[in-house]
Amino acid sequence: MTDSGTFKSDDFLDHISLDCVIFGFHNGELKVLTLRLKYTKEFALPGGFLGKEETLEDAAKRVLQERTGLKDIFMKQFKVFSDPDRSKTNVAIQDLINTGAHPDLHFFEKRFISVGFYALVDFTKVKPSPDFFSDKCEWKNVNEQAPYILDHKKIIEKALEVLRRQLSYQPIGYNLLPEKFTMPELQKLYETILGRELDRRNFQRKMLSYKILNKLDERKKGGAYKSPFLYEFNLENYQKALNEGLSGSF
Amino acid sequence: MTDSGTFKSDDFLDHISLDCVIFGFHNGELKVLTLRLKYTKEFALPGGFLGKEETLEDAAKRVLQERTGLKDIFMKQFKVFSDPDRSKTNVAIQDLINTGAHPDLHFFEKRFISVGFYALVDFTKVKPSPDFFSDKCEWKNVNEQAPYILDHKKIIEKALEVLRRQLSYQPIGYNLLPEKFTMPELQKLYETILGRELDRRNFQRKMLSYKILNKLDERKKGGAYKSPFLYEFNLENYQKALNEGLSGSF
DNA sequence: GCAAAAGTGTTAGTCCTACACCCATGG
DNA sequence: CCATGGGTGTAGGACTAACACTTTTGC
Repeated sequence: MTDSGTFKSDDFLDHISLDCVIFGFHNGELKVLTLRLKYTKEFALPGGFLGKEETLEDAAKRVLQERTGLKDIFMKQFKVFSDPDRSKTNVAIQDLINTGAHPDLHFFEKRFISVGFYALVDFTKVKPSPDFFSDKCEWKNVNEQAPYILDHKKIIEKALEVLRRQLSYQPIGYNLLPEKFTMPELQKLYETILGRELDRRNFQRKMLSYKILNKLDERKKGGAYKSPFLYEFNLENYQKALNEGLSGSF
Repeated sequence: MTDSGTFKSDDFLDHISLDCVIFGFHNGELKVLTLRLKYTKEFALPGGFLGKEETLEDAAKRVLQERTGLKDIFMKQFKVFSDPDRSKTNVAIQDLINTGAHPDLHFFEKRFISVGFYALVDFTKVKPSPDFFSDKCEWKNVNEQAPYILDHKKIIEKALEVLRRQLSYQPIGYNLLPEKFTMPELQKLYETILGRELDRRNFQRKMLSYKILNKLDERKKGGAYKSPFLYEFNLENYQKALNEGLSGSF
């Protein structure tokens, strides 16, 4: 599947696809990038097929770049979805196929296993662009009950579950926040992912203890009340923390 | 691939395989079940292909049962290995294929992605049996530097890494130990997986605090010196701990 | 000056670590 | 009766959770 609108199945491996749960953070909400299919107006995760000469990671990178315009995105494989009936659950697409009007859709009938990736991106930098099958590419709140195709809703839920677990022993935020951010913003991100509130003071202490933040001599202007300091990630230590893991837990 | 010695590729999906890292515990050593290939005498992980109408989990269950004779094994997907060159790294097999003497081997030339599973089994209950391509099925110490095909050595290392991490927030042991076991045995298991020694007294306290053990009114006989108590897992709480996770960390 | 948000501090409790001591068994 | 290994207890330190106080800013 390419952006040019053709689908040359010779370039890809049959039966193997991947789906990306692309998380972004905006207005205190955790968002997921979705596509709306032209034909059924249902929603789907950005995905694609594995090229004959690429790794899954390369394929995911490709999909990610095509939908968001970004390179060098943090992403991670988290589960393979291989239920043989996963492609058969969708009545709307099946009906469409049966009309015979859309030959492009025929490969949806095949059985696919799909490798789930999740990715973390800076919401403000993403330029969402739809693929060949969709007419819209848009952010949705992660909890929104939209009509998703196949098992995509389940894939999102699983990704969120893994992301939450990840939070306990890996730093998160570098890819989800702008370069400069305030401590309350970072906290809000954590609270949103975890789905519960955290103590402001303990959060700050713990975060600082990780040594992955640089405090800037700058405060966030324009906001009301006392202006918070700005921080940036200390990339060297951040990277080290990614590899070695963090001690604390949320 | 079946035990009867035929390989009907129509029954399986192309390009998708799975490999199982089957861990067992014996004589204070962490072992991995391996196969020795008939042709090259190299070692391989038990694996197979995904059937057209089964989930990866079912396929792994099938492989596991065929090699060990056991059902209901604890297992988990941990990573997909998708390097396009992963099937090309093996010179020995390539040489054999080039001779043309073993047509069975031809599908090794294809590109496969392989889903890695790890499984935990009771060493004493396993009856290792080789598959069609191998002449021997045997346990090897997880650290033994044997000539493994393809990236199988890397798959084992990755599985061990994941297992270690798992140890911090999931109970382990039910599938690796006999029904009744002593605290020192359980500790030895943990030490072996983690690759370092633990304090005997703290270990006992922590384990008991998880409430996943039933202390039996019975002591291990025959051993020297003071005879230790026997324990069994409290399956109800064990299951709960599997789902909800443990607090402590090693 | 008051309300709201942010920065800094304190304290109690819990958990982890590192030991010390006693008990049972085989030789 | 001593060496070895197993069972139980305890003190110190680190980390966490809960909460108080002060500072800054907009109205």
